Amino acid sequence: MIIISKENPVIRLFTEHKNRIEGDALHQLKKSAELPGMQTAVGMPDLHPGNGGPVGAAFITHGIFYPHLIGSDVGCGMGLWQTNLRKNKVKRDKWARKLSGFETPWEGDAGEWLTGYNLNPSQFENALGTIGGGNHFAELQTVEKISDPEAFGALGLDKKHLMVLVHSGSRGLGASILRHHTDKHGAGGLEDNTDDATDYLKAHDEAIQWAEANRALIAHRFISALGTIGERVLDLSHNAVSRIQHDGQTLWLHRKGAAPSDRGPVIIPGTRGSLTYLVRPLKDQSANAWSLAHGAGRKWNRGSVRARLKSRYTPASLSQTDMGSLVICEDRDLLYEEAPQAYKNIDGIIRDMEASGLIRQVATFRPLITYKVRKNR
DNA sequence: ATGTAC
Repeated sequence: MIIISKENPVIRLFTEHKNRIEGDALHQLKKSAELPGMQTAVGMPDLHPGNGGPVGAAFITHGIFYPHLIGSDVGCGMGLWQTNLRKNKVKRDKWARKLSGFETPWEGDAGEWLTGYNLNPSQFENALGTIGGGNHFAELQTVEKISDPEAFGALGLDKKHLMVLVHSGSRGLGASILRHHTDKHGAGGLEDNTDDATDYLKAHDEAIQWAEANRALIAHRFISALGTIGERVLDLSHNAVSRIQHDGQTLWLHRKGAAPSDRGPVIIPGTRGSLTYLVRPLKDQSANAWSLAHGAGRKWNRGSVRARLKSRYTPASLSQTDMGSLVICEDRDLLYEEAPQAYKNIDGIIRDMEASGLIRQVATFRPLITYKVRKNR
């Protein structure tokens, strides 16, 4: 852990290798830390530049909170399902052909699905059960290695079964919520107990639920397409603001691309061509604002990846990874933007958090099929 | 990251 600033506000970087962190990302972290009411800003080892603030960061404020630090994909997160498919009966290519249509509206009753999550129908039902773009995906995985059998078993996990990991968010709903805020307040915050704060938090909490319902429906569509059933193991949002009590104060904990580490085990995917880690947070999580890295984090910005890789990689070569997995991504631009080479090495991200005393490993998972998108945008 | 506008 590297201390950037000892007080007013506290700024900590949870890496053992500062050169892992881009200068722009650190600058964004420091800039965001200057906002009024800021007490603590922490950067995770996957810290990288973002839109309204850095991604891979958590911020603690008093008396005011900042929607632009959460970003537009309110509720975005990771969900893990255990399926009834067995590791000894993998039919990778046959299964890949069965996976399609996760970018078009679900054939079922989306309004009824939302009711199961205590949500009323909104104007975004057509997007429910769709993965979206960018770094979102749904991925079939096998268990690679178990390092903490007790924690692994306590989640009901079985190494013989295949898993589905879903990374998606609140689609247009979250975007509309941030737009509504920034149209009036820009990058300004919302003070405690104001009407605008109450309205934002109500919409925010609904988007958190909507995103969870969305991941569940994506998993349902994915698992059904493979002709089997599955059970949710865990689901955590890495874009959210929460009210917390700490040292007798009521504070706001903002997470942007930062997984919560106060709700049990956490799933941290690497790239589509690397392992996913299941980890167990260790006891005291206050220094890191009860937050962990949410993935590998970008190394190269989206716009620069194609130029860097086009001479060495064809779209067909990027559709198979070094791990032997398939990537279903029929949007060529996205296939390059999301290439594993554009991301940091997840093993180093995990090692950083172990070295900082934040986590222990529980298990790793190996990708088999990653579904991103079938159609061109 | 998004739906929409360019």
